Amino acid sequence: MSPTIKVLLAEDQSMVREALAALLGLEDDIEVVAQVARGDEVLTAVREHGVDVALLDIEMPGCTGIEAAAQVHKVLPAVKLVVLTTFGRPGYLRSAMEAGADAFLVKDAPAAQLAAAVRKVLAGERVIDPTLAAAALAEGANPLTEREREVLRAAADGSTNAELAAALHLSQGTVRNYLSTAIQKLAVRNRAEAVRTAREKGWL
Amino acid sequence: MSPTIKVLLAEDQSMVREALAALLGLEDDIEVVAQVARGDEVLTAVREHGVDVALLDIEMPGCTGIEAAAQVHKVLPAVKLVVLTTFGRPGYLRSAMEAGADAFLVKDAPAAQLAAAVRKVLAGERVIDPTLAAAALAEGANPLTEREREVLRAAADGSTNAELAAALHLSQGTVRNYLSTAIQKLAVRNRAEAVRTAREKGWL
DNA sequence: ACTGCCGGATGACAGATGTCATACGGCGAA
DNA sequence: TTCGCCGTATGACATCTGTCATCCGGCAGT
Repeated sequence: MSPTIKVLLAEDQSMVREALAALLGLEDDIEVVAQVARGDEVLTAVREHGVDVALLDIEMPGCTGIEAAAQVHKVLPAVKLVVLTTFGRPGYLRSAMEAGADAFLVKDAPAAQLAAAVRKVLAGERVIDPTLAAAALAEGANPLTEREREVLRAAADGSTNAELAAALHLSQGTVRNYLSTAIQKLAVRNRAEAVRTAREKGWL
Repeated sequence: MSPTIKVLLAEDQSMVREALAALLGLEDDIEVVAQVARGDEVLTAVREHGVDVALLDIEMPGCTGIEAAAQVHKVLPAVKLVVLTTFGRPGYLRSAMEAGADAFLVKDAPAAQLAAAVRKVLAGERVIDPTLAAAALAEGANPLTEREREVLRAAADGSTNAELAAALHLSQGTVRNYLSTAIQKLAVRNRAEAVRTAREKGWL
């Protein structure tokens, strides 16, 4: 029989992470050789443990699972990458794919798909929910410019224009211009809705 | 040896739910006899399976884990209730306790605490993170009135005053008044921040 | 009976926000 | 090279939001 598949688990909530480890531990051909709770610890852990497949949550402190995926893909392209997330946002799927991910799973999929995905990516397959893929393709690319995203991100907590201007070293008028164009591109009526829909689409 | 502890798991994300089941399945004295993905299925499942301990996530469709806890506590007070949540919001802890919960765990606690909590509540103990308990007591009770909460909740998605007024059958001025008092009670500067901090404290 | 609080409302006002026209320098594509 | 887009900025304008004073009816405590 072939040697076991070495898996790294990156997920910030320990209880979930260890539970997933228990789940994968039930599989004979899979071994969880490393667990990390932060995105910025992924690369070194992958290196140290000779990982075959990295399972990456998106929302993590340090850096996102998508950024971690990009780092790993760049220096160790042979390592297979499975992105695992709570939110099936089309924009997330798109960025995950651009970062070199081999699979994209949402956490409300059946647990059996996790081990299945690990085996499939190792066999060279890609695993993507067809519905989500369709949604990602249907909605097109992120229409926001980098600067617009930054301003929107900064505005998300309810900061005022003056605070945004100070924080981003811009004039207050410029901040309003960016928010205005973002609002128009997203076809919404104010900054709060803009933040909301940008988040929802994974564009933020 | 005593019979195994019968546990119900309520959590909407299947992957997490099944992973937690796998984790608890490793314990000899614990048996997961039921799994549900919605809050409003908890009560009947508890009844049907003669559950000893119910593990309830807060964020669920149907109704929240806290509401489900209240229902179970009312009709089957002998069933022990463990509330499990992603967010350690003091207000959540408070409402969970008021709903009759015996334990309150956050998902970024170590996985070992889950089984430990199950055993402890069955032994009549209560399990609460001391830091969180302190925070819950320190910040006092929710200062918002029911109506203020409603308006704030409705305003969370970026709706304008006119829309809020229409949705809640209020005059536009009244909506503004409620938002204004909420903003003052929360000591913030606009509705977006008010929504944010109310959420954070679990007051929404 | 009186006081206070809640839900609900109005009007006036100041300040924040969103829109629009316009401008300039840089940079990449045609 | 010219066109278009991005980043940045200004000023003017209309509308939205937040505050405040004030009012009413109802209901719970004292």
